[in-house]
Amino acid sequence: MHKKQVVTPFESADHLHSECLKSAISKAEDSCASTGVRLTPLRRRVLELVWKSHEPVKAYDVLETLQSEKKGAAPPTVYRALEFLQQQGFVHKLESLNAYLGCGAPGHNNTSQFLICHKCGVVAELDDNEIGEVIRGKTEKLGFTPKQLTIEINGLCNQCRSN
Amino acid sequence: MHKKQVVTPFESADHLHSECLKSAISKAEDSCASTGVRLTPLRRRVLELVWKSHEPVKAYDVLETLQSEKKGAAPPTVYRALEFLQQQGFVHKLESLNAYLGCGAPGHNNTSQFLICHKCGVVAELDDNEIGEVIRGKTEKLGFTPKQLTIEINGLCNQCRSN
DNA sequence: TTAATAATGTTATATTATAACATAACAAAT
DNA sequence: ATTTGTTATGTTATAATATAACATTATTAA
Repeated sequence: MHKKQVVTPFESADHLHSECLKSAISKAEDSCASTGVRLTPLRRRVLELVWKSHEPVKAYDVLETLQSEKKGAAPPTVYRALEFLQQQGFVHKLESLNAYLGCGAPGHNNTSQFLICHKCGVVAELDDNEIGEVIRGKTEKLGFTPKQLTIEINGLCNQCRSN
Repeated sequence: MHKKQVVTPFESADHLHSECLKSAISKAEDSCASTGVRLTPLRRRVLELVWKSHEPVKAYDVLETLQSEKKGAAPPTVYRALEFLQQQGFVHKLESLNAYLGCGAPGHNNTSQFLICHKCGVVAELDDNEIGEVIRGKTEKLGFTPKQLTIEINGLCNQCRSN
């Protein structure tokens, strides 16, 4: 039996990020086309900036880039686009970091979990159904109707633990 | 079989909050005495203010009260006290609300879950071991070592759903 | 083409949080 | 009881995050 995959699958040597980015944009385009909402140039650009890496991105970093590209961008410019992208499920907000992350599996991620390494800052997205189901089941038994789960797990990734 | 308890057990008619508050302070005192850290008057006062109700409390609301009681309080006054209280496990921070809540079970809550009703604002703290264990197990299998879980479930409480 | 709607621009400000350094209170050891 | 190191608090300033409110422009659909 070989060792389990590291928590940061995207950092593998053969990860071609340009493809990864393209795929994310393409999925967003398809999704918008099919639901009839508009992925405007601005929204698309913000999505690209969030997907610039697999690291969480700050709203004001996105803003800074936008401003450098074309004058007139202001906080609402970014926050509105991010809100839209969240609603569409294209990006997640990490509440414990006040930062945003491209969604790795748009379409089927009602309940994502995020593993955040507090040493190197890497974040992995999990989409474990069991975790979601346990929470759903337990809370519904209490008469609560869950809508939006925020599950963020701070700790040490495999790499950092070994070093 | 009778109906399961509502998500807001503390709002029952016979809830005498003064006792509740006293108990929280008392537990904090005991804990500090046994671990040798100092529950100073300021820290105790901030703890009281967080425990003023079972609702999440904002840092700047605490600050406002402190300022009304005695001049000289500033943001660091509050944030330092809150940080201390969190470290001791006396209060929780709700990341998705940027607000603080008294911990209902100091001592045995490595993994609390919070049910947040987005209609009435009520928050219930759960300490479900299974939820914590599932998350712990799954993430450890991935080579991740969890330290701090943030589990916040936004939705509708029993009351609000029925109304 | 017009009217309605949606998106963006723009200015201002609200909210949340920390940095940095000074002073005071306390604890432990002489 | 005094010094010394440590912890806590005071103080000023500012950083970082986010929204309100209203004006303008672009898009859609009648």
